[in-house]
Amino acid sequence: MPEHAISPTRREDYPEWYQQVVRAADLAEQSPVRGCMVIKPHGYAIWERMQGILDRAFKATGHQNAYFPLFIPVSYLEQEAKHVEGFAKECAVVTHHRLELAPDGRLVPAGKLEEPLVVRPTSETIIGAMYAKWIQSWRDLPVLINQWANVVRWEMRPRLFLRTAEFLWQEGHTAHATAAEAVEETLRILDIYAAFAEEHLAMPVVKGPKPSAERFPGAVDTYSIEAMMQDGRALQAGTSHFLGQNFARAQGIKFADTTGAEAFCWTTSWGVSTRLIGALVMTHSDDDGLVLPPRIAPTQIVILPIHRTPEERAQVLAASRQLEARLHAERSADEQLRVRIDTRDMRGGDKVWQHVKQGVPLRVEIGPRDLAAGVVSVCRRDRPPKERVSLPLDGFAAQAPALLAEIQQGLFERAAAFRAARTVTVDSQADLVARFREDGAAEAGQGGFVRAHVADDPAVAAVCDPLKVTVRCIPMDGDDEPGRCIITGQPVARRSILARAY
RNA sequence: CGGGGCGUAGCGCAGUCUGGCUAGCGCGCCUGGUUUGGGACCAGGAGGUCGAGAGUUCGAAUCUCUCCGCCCCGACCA
Repeated sequence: MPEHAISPTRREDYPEWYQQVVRAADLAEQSPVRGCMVIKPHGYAIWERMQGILDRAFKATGHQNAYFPLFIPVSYLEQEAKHVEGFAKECAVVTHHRLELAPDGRLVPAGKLEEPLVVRPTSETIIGAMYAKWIQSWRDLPVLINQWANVVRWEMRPRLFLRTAEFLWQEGHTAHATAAEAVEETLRILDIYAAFAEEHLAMPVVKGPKPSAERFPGAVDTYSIEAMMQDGRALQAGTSHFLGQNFARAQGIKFADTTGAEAFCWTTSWGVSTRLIGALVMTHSDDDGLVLPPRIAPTQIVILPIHRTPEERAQVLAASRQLEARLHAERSADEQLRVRIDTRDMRGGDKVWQHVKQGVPLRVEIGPRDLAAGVVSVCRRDRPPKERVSLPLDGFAAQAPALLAEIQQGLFERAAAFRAARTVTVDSQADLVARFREDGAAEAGQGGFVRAHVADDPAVAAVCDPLKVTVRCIPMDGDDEPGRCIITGQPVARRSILARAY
């Protein structure tokens, strides 16, 4: 038997390891259409967990869900100059609406559309057009709407979950009477994203505004949460944009204020996508497959009955069901425990490894010997796969929430320690260059996050581009030590995070 | 879109340079048996238009051309 369930290991070939984990965990696979993916039940179950948690957070802050169309008239996209520039080249365009059977048996597009339709790459334009109709008075504000949808961006280099032509996401779009209120909304959502990443995904993130070059097309300010993957690269895990009045002006989103004067709204937009699943994989998984933090895991505890004879089977299954019922009565992080008994008729070893590869946080084995001793055998996914401890059956259910919480906490701490070990503060251009010169991203101590004073200036990109490094964001919760840009010498208020990114 | 690598059974591969029996191997799958606290063993079996198309040839997985897809690196991005 190989030493690990996943081959190659992270160290041997990180990108290939990622793909193998996705496959071994049965999360998704390639579709016949280039760049698209089939999200399989286990992958989709994780997405549903994410949806449920975020949706509650959005509703709790006054947002409502709605749905806007997939197709956007090309003319809508033309309204905001920078937005056009940013998205035009990656749009999928529908030009026909009918297929006809040709003599050779092929179906050919027939009815040409008057105006081509863009498959939404994001919905600012179509939603803005509706807001322009809906909003008339200050009494109509704020408008706080979210939609769960799919979007299409015709990417050149797709990668399962991380960058696909079609992906699922939520996009929030809000309109406000004042700039301050819109900025507050932008930051409120950023906080929701950061809390979600850290508390549920056990994924430490850095949050902060992006430099102008990294801004969303048409935004005044873009804020992001940035996570570090196990190869030291950064991954943007969520964004929240303060759009100022740019879209409002372009689309005529106006209202009469309390004095009766006409004013443009201040708008925001924000989103997270199925990319978070990729982030989850690359944050916690190991050379045996996926590792899921308990709070996001669709199944937190799997009970594995072990038996040979029909009598043993009956006995063990009864005990399993009883344990399941007791576990269901327990709560962890304000939710009922998610437990499954795996009674499938297959070899025990195969079954165990399947759950290892799928990242189930706790495996509980119950066999005749356990029953006789009044214990269960418990394996934790954050420990080596063969490590097992016997715990008294009686107290186990009551103990389970604490065990899950401990795993959750441990995963967060491990990720935070990893990030800390690969984050360095740098105070000269030479040190920055030295840090990224070698392409040793997988090597310990290389790559990672660099904290440095840099100005929002094209000269910075000139130095970073050859290193394949970008300024990820300017952390908001770090220290506010002012300094001078290590490249241009301009004074800057605090350090930024620089890294190679996905 | 540029550079590199690769497409042979569900997965991983050999065979391709040097064209020639019925296209192989490991894992997986199905059946039967022996097993059973661990990704087992024995026996039997199913499964492939060798990425697609065209060409050269008596004969193509193998040679030529075109196309498609995947992966890595670059430009672009959530």
